[in-house]
Amino acid sequence: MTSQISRGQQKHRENMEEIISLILNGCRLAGELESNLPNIANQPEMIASACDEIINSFLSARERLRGQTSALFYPATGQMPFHEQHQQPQIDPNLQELLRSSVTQAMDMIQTQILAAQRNPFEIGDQRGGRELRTGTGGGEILHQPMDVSDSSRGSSSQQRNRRSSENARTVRQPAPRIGNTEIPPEDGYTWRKYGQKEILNSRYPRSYYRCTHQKLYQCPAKKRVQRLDDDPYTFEITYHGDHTCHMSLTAPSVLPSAAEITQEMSQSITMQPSSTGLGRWLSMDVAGGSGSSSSSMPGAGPSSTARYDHQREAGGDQYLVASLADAMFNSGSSSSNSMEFLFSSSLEDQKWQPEDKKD
DNA sequence: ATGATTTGACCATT
DNA sequence: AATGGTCAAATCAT
Repeated sequence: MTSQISRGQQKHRENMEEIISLILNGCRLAGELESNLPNIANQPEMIASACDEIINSFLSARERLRGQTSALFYPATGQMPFHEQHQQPQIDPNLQELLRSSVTQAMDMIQTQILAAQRNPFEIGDQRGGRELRTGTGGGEILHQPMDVSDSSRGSSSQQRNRRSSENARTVRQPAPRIGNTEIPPEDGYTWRKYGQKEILNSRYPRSYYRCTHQKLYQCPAKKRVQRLDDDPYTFEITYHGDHTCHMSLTAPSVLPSAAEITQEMSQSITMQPSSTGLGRWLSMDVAGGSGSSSSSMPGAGPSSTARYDHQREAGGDQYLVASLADAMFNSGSSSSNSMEFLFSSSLEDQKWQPEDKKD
């Protein structure tokens, strides 16, 4: 069959997709707030922010369902039941929403990772290309089975290099974006190009293979594998291989801090500002005073056409982080295209992941 | 037209 | 032989 969908349908579909995302987002936020309450009990501002997020998510969904797509954030009717009225007149409402989403996501990352770090070290540094074996319902534990790959001197076919080379392999987990396309792994600041997808034994979801977009131009060897967890499809397990060399020529650090590091720093900066609403602060700092950190505006030189991180860390850790996150999240948001399949098929949990019914 | 994604085939490793 | 990782042609998106 020709799977051609008319533009109108696609528009509508995308709109519904966003609405559903908003609703799911709200549900999830509520659940997370519940489970994270003990951790942030001493941070009323944070709790308030979380509440706002939940409310706003549902409000946005409702407004959109009623066709008021223009009222993205606070409805013009003034039905804003919470006290949060720090108006920031210079910020576009649309931008506000985007930023809110980013905050939400950031919070999610922080909280999820803080929680995870309490039980397990979050970042699993497996030096060899470890193979993860998961036991269906092990409670989300990964069993890394380091295997001896030291030989790597075998066929040496001209086509395929030894893929189990002992490059650095870092595995992290990240929550799926709840805004936009939840199929797409969260942005990590680099641009990736997908080069493969594979069904994995004993996994419900396929594994996706990405390489750095600049591999061709700059011989950047960085790769990543992305796998949705069986027992928590909202969490990605991402394994990075190789370091980026694509932006060596820039002022940017050659290697970004890992997601876990970023989150760690962020959580620190938040806990260190008990009263001054951590989340809101970084945003207003970054947006209102956006002159300082130019996150993605740069002359098109070298890999910069798509490379994004030219921040100078020394300028101010917080700004760096904010810019990174905002940038990353803007990106993931904009690249959403078709997540309906996931959203809908999540109810058909028994089946394996199928992007869409396959043409016969 | 160009670049990204999809997907079946190929290959290395176990 | 089974499995996972990569290639590359076809397809899609911009």
